[in-house]
Amino acid sequence: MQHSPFRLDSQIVSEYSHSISKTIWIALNSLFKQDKMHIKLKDVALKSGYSVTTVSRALAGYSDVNEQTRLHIVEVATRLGYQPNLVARQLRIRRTQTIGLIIPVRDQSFSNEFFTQFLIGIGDAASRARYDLLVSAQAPGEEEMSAYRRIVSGNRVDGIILARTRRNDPRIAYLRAQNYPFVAFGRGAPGEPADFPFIDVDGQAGIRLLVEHFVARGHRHIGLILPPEEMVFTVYRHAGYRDGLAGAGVSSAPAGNRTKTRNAIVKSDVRTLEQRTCWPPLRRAEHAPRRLTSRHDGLTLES
Amino acid sequence: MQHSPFRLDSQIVSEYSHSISKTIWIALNSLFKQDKMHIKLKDVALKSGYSVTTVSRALAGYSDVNEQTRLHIVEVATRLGYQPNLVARQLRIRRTQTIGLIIPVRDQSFSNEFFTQFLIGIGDAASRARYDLLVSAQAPGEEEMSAYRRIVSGNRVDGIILARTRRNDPRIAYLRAQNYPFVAFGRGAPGEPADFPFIDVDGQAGIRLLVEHFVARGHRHIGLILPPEEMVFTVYRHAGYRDGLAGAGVSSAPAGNRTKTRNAIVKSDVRTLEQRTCWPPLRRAEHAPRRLTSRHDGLTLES
DNA sequence: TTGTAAGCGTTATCAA
DNA sequence: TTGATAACGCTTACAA
Repeated sequence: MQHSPFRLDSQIVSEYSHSISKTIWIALNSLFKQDKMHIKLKDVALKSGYSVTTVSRALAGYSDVNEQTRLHIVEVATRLGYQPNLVARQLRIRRTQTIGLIIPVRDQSFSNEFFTQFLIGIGDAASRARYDLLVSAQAPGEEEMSAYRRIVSGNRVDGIILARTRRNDPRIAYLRAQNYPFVAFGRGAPGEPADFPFIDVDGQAGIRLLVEHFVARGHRHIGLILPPEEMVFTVYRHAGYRDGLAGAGVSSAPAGNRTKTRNAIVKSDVRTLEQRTCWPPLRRAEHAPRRLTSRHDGLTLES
Repeated sequence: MQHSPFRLDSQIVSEYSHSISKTIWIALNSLFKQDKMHIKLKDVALKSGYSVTTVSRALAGYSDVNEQTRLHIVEVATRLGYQPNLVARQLRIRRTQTIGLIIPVRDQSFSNEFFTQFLIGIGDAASRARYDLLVSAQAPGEEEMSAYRRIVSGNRVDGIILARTRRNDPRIAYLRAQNYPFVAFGRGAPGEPADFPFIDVDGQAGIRLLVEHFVARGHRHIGLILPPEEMVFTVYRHAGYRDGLAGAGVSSAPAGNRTKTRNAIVKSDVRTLEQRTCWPPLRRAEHAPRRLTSRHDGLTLES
């Protein structure tokens, strides 16, 4: 390894980012005090000569307001630069139009590209429905649970997305006990109750296919690198691995004999996307399953 | 390249994640309706026999409430599992205790590890102060601007963090026009006004050091891979590159002759972290600069 | 078609 | 040390 003062390692990046973000937070903190004067419904009402009620309904596009009136009110509102105070609206309609996502963090990192994409995907779907995303990144443990508690009981979000189910997941237990709307990405561990809303891919079948692929090419020593067994998908992947080996009459490789199959693992998930499981069952049209076909030298999703 | 049905590429990961997240959103959407019955201040007041006012103050830890009373109220509140409705509080105190972070997305990805770490870092600092993070990932453009507008004018956040300043940045122009609290990570482009709050590293010095390092080792053809010039830090890095070459009496490499220096670039930022710039100036103690020293074969930050 | 008034769950003011 | 009462800015019965 070349000794260079410029070499990069992930710890450096981590400390760098943390240092920067900490400084930014401090700087931002000192700016909060400002009291922003905002145009409110009342102001529009005063300027336009109508009541707050009418203005509210005109802007909301209700049909029971005169077209002339509506145009006038809209004109005044845009001229004044009116924007509704969402917090007030939230309080009134008892919906926050926000969903919570608490990303499980390991080793100061999301550990892979997945959560990045996941975040973008969820954010995208949400913002189409004018929903916002409340994000928190927490390592599994007490801090994480209190993040859940705060968000849930503080009524900050309408629902929560829970990623990477764990064995005897305390988060699921909590959300169920609170009867709080949530959807998990990942099913329950074998033997545990599975009657909560979730989406999952069939990682067991995926890994089995993968092992069969290697076996078909003549390999007999096939290793598998797995994340901690605490995570449920690990259990299923492991099972798929044993399925594949057993089916081929091959015994498990000794512990020391490992192949790095990380990429293939994710890819195998993709391969089995079609066999996606969820509960409660969604109508097929709703969750828009995609067919998988071979294209180029990889698999591609088709709608 | 080996043709395997299990090969992974980033487009697959992207479509995979999007498919999953879309399904999750749909599933979650169908659960929103539920009306969660929550314990409120009034309930605690009724059970404890005190008024809403007193309960509120007891729970907030005000000094003007009898110790006996406080203990009793706290006891009742915890027994009932009371948690304040944060939205109501937000409306009343006119603070959302939330900060906004709109991550600029390119090519369906954050493009590097940085934003991941950044997100964790900010989230960490924020949650210590009981702040939450409203995150949106948007590609530069109109959608991005409307995300800013919605968040800003809807009063959803107390302040915004703006990452990766661009030349003639419309986001900065907007936030300044609205007089909205924000801090940028990245300074203004050369020649542009720089009187907005920002934090930045000295990328120009960093790249210069890097070039000098190569030159000292006898290299004469040194290339530099740069992100689009639209981003301000690119401009400074480019300048640092020219500085380094000019100082060594070496002319720029022809366009075709490139070395991949991505990692080194980030590392050079770390190296110059100490020369961090910001405006308005923070007191030294506040932004807790860290000294850089050589450790192992890389640079490490020390507090 | 429009307006009055109540209320969402807090915190803050002021009087008791 | 406590409690009425009035906001915060919006939506929505209900009445006019």
